[in-house]
Amino acid sequence: MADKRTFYITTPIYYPSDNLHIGHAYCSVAADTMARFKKLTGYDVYFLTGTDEHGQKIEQRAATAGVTPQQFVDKIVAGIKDLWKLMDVEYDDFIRTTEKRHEVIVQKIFRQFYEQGDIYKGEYEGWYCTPCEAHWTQTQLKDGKCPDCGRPVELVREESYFFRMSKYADWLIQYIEEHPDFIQPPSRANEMLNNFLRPGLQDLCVSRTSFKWGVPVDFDPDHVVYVWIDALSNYITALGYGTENDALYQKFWPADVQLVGKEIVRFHTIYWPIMLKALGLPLPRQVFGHGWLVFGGEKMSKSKGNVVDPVTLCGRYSSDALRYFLMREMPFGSDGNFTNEALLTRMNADLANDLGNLVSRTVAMIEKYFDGEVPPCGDVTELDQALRETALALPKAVADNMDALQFSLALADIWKLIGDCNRYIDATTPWILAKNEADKPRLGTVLYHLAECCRIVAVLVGPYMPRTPARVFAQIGVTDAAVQTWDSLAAFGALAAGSKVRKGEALFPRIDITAELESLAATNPAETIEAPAEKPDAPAEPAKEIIAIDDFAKIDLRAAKVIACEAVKKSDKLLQLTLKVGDETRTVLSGIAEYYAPEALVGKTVVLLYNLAPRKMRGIESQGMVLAAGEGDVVRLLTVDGDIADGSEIS
RNA sequence: CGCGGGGUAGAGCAGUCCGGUAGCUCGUCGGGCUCAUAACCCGGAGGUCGAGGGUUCAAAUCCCUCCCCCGCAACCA
Repeated sequence: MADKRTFYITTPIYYPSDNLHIGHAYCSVAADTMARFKKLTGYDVYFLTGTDEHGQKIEQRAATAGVTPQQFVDKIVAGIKDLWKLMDVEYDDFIRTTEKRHEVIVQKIFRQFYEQGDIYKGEYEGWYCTPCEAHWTQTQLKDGKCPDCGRPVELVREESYFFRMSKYADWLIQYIEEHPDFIQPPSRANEMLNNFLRPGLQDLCVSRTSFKWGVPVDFDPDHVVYVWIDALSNYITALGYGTENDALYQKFWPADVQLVGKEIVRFHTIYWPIMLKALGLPLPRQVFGHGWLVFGGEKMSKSKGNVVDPVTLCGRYSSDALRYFLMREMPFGSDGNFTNEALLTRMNADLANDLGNLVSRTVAMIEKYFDGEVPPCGDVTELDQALRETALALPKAVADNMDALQFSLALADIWKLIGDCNRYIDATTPWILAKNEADKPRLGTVLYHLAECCRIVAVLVGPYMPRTPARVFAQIGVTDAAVQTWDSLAAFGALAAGSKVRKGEALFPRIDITAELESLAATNPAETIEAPAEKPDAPAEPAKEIIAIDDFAKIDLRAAKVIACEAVKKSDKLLQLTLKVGDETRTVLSGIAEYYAPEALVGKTVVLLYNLAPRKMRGIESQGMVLAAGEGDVVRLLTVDGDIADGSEIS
């Protein structure tokens, strides 16, 4: 099998500063699905994922949590691996940038760049907003002030190494123009050319001295390698590039497709190709920038409190159902809206009603009319022939769409056959054939076609829903591994007559959507408007459970009087409230600007979560959180009925 | 005039490159069927294709102008 075609696919390496949400899962599920599909169709596949564990943010997070950075990431990474296990994401390797195998090669690469003149020592000069803890370039400043908070910024200098990106810009422009498939979807290529490459590529700062949590520059120990050279090189260090044992690298590089989120397309289509060029290595065949899952039209983010937790969803439904939804609902290149309702609707319509019920009725009829044995196939009518043709054309259609990373269309193709089967049942009316002994051979032929189509669908659906094929095979009596393969789809009729069917439990039980939505809403705390204090090492958000009075006692609620209120600059949603709480004054930010005019709040007595950890937003520290009730477009602050002294405890 | 994406039935989307009966899924209404997971099958209603102008025998599609939403703008799937 030495000449088996290879296929190398990667996800980004995720940043373990927090638990992952459904958006990360989306990308990994796509990569896993693709990897499984290529394996099914005979490729020698290598699927890499991992984590990018260095940097200032993790250093800070760890310090806040009172652990070492390594301890911090170890914990998050364990959670990530659990998540992939839960979602049947089966990678061949999981690389962590803190691993020795990675770090030594990063140092080697860095040194090589330096020695060949691609990296030079210079001085990073930029603007820094202390309250926001953010670096800004000259062009980003608004009227010379911080674009986020509008406050003055200070000029900072730091000795840094720079990568001479400018040297390779012309080459890259030409490469992108000559390889239209390199950046997908094509609109992303235009974006890169217009925004970054044609205006002139700036040299990239590739080292830092302001933090320590990174790969040390071995010839200049004050510096650590700054993100890009460290992170991007994972795709080759994981294969053993630059080591004695680089068999995997030789076998699999260049990658066939590298999946990335649209926000990091730039790094993967500009810096990464240039790094590879400087190393004298071939470029990946394709970088695909997929869209984002947005929730109710808004970008998902921890601070908006609208993250969707895949662990919760997998717990309530099957990972297969969730995977199906992710791959089916939206075209891979564009943003998609994630809503619980859409998820449940898909599960009922496509999985329960169409697929599940098809298998169910097929098996039920074989049990009822043929004692549970798949009947032999007799003469083939036009109706049968049409169904066969659909089934036989399917593998190629699916493969074509998969090669274009059109998961959604590939699934639509498969569901076309499922729909045809359900119509076929109506057209052939097996329950009428069953009434007449003379029609028994015809009835057998019909049911054989249905069972065979169930088999075909089961094979095709495997990459998207890894657990489903075995369940279908068990019901329609397929035990022979040879009829569970891609090749077995080349001809119609691989299913052996006489197979013993067995009706099991419903493949995908129907869900009462109304009831389920209510239950989910209770689980997923209604978008608390305020950003909750982040607890990096907290486990995935659990369902709300019954608590004891002691638990409630941990919450310190106070009546507070609004003595001033103004809109926060550069923010559409935040109001800055100044609250009087007894003899104390507090500043609290609240995301209610869309619902309240600032002046309308002054004088009101509101309910303050008093012992919430402070949290900085837009450069301003919010010392607590005001409570509000809200759903959709209506949000109302909680106030106190009648007069009460501010500072009063609420219990 | 920074860059990109988008605005098509109640909802979510396809169609736009290459002009020719406006399509899919969900919902809704009516009918059919009884093998099946209240499922499945058939049919109907529902659209001034964001607005205005232009080209054309013909425009969702091509050209011009404008409005609105979202993202990016050198941290972030």
